[in-house]
Amino acid sequence: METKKDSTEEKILEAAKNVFVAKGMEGARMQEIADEAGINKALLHYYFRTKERLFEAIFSGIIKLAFPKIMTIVQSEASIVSKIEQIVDAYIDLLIKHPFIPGFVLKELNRDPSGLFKLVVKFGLNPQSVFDQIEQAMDRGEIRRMKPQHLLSNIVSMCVFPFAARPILSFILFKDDPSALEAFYNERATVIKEFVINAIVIKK
Amino acid sequence: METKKDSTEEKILEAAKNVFVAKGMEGARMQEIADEAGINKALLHYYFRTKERLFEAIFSGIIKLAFPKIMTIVQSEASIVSKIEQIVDAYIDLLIKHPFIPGFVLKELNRDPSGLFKLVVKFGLNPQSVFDQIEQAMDRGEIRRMKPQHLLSNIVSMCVFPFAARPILSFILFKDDPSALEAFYNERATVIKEFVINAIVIKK
DNA sequence: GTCTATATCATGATAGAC
DNA sequence: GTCTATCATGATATAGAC
Repeated sequence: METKKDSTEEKILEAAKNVFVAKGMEGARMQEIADEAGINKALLHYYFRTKERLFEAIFSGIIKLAFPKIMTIVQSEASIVSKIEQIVDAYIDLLIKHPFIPGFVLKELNRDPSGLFKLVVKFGLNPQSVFDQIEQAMDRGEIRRMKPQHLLSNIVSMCVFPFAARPILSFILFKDDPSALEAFYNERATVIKEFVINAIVIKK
Repeated sequence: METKKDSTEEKILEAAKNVFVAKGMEGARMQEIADEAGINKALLHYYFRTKERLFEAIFSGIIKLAFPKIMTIVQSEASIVSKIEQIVDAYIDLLIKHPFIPGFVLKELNRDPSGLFKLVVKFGLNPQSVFDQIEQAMDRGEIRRMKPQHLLSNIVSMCVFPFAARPILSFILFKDDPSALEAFYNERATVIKEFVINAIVIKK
């Protein structure tokens, strides 16, 4: 995205990303994207035939940021606790760099989930192997017994939700103090890791 | 909402709630609301001058479902652990009855948070007293020390996020098996309470 | 209070000149 | 490839009859 190649297509994609992320698929206006890209509406339709196709190009680009990183960690040889720590670190790091992602993805997902489903299938993501790893760690007595789906939901929830609900946190928890909010996000990885480990690791 | 009073205004509110929740503020069409209420578009403008006003009536009605219940628990005399358990139970109970709320609220919040802010101010919700309660329990050695904002974020995240991300859970964790997903939601309160208590309670 | 008809406007999309 | 001009559609909003 940061390439110096300022071709018309690159300018459109950059402008479209900004507008779609800020306004969502339905709120975004082709006119606004054109203005932001410094061109006119007709050119948008020349490069991307419809608004829907332009949106899909942006949306899948954003979703693809998250998946591969997680997959690599899951498929490594580390212990389950170490994997959880790495995933939390990777997630929070990504979210601090792109804090708009959760709100955007949730919004468009509730509007039309089919785009995500196609991507999940395409990546060949297999949750069963993750469930198995968790079950085996439970069998070995390393962590407390619970349905893997609940454990995964808990971890992902704590990582993602505070970014999706940023306006609430900002106003209710931090009285619109931006530096306090930023500090909070920078502490999240450490806090979540400690919280999860206390919750699931069985003390000997 | 369930009153037998089927005046035009009631019919509009009911129809608008369905359409707004399904499509959001921007996706909702006045024509669709009119059809659903069995009237014509012009009457919508007669009862609620603009789409914005109609939306606000629906949105604040939904937000108001959540706040008072939580406030009552917070202001009670129970121990901090007991309050957490009660809040989780109350939250999950509400969300199982109205699973659409999180997605809807997050979507509209990222679009325009001013409506929520007005309501928070109106309810006189004071987070500082909650922070103080948590700090005092830490001083007494009842629970592990951490910033109250993180503890609250963790609890609310685990309650709310799985409902906001329902399409992801359904597809990735439960392969579109609706009964498994329903069972999962029914287990959430128990799982979250156990998880949080293991994470924060200091064993003697 | 309720409705029909219509004015007004914004948007996504296209045709055709250069 | 890029532009200007324009279309077709659908949405909000209002005027005014009953």
